[in-house]
Amino acid sequence: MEQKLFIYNTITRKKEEFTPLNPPFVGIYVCGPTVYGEPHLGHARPAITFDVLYRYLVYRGNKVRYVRNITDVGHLEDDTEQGEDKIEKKARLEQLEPMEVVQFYTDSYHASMDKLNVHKPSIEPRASGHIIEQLQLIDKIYENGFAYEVNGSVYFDVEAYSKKYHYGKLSGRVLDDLYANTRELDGQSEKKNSFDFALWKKAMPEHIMRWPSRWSEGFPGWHLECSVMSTKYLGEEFDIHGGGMDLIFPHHECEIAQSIAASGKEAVHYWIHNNMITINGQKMGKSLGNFITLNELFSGKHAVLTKAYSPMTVRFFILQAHYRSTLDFSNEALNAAEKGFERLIEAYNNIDKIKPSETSTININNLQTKCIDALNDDLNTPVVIASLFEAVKNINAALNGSEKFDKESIIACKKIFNDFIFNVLGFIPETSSHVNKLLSDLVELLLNERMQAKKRKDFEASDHIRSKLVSLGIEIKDTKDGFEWKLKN
RNA sequence: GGUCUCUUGGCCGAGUGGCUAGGCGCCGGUCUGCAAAACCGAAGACUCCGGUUCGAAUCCGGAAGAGACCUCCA
Repeated sequence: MEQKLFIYNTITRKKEEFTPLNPPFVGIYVCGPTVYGEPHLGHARPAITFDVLYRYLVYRGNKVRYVRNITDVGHLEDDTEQGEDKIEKKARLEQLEPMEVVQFYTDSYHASMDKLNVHKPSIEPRASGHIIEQLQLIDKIYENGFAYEVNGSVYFDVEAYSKKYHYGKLSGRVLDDLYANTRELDGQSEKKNSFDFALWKKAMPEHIMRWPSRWSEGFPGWHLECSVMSTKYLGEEFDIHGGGMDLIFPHHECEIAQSIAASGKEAVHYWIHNNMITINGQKMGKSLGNFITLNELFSGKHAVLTKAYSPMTVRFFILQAHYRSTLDFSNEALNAAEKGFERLIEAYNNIDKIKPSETSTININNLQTKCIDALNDDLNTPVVIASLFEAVKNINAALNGSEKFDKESIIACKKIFNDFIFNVLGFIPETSSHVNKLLSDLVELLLNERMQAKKRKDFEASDHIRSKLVSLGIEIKDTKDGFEWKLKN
């Protein structure tokens, strides 16, 4: 595995060769969910994208520490005094303790991630568990002169920072434009400039989530937790920081500013951002209310869904697009993914049925090279999948006898499929719904009756059995010497 | 309004200055008592207008359309 891995670094806007700071170790930090709502299709994208990156790095022999946080502190809706903590709002709505809400949605997120076969991160830190560290970081930034205190709240002084450093380097934002463009906010802001951001907010009396500090009883600002938790577990400098593109500004921009303001060092070497999932060409998002939760997707219970889609279908759907492109949701696209995934797995299962020949008409090593090249080119999973489908053709051709595999090729093919489909892309074969013995015996009984009917050319009876079974959701395949069947999911 | 991105066949989606992406669908075929399933095969594309080039869907400029960020958001 000598080939170089190139990934697109948002901060340089170029594909760059990936070189870990301390090979073979690699540190990755990915922004996880804010757990105040059901995980939706949008959450699946970064989870799966970075899961594949993690898996591929491991495949390449790296030792990866993967940190993905849970944001459970809740942040201000906006910077005005009327701003309301999201988690608190939800808690009041549902008459629950904030941490009860957090727990519920964290569990839900974990359950969905497990279904999608997303690896658990090595560390999953919570913002609420790192208040002390966040306060320490505020102190450092304050001591270094890049923060100011007003009425018990502490704000990051972007103007002071930008005199010494470049604020906006990640998002391409220009401070002068920010002066001109920031929205007018209601009320008297405590901030010197509208683009300053909160490091610590004094809690209003009704604010439930609060912690004591030298500044006030309050809670940390939104960008702080990631700066703190990433450096705590990965070091002051680490390899990769990932997340959705919508986090580039202000979230990640502010993280950079905080790290540099505190330590003078740029913490992150490679910034990687996945694009959004759209629905009817529009971003799927909480605020637009056009999102589909993962549970709805898995169960088919949502107005826009014509049916349920399995977790692996969703995973396949996501990986069939490049992570930096927008991906448009539609039933048609999901159905295509479902069919395609089935075909891929079917071919994998059929590799064992190939009868080895003396010689091989297939060069299977090309396949591995293609897959690796594609992944090395900024994690191009759609090309990996396309390459695997070329192999699917070869496998089917071998079963028909129009191509030949020798013994080594069969073994190699199986290994490549294993490596890429399961280990790197992270699919798991989905065993069709659990079938118990009784059901199985009953179906076979009926199908045997049908076979008898066919033998005596009583097609009326055989077709009757078939149509009844099909209408019950049983898929029947007639074969040369009998039948096969399975439950339609 | 500012910054940025995108526009590929019926749908979803890769990609490269000249060489088939791939999946699904549709059509045709094999199989079948008929179907279904499976497999095979074919058709079909690069928003528009200029420019650079021997040659551009791919590079440059312009137009139109769409989207993202600028506010919590994966």
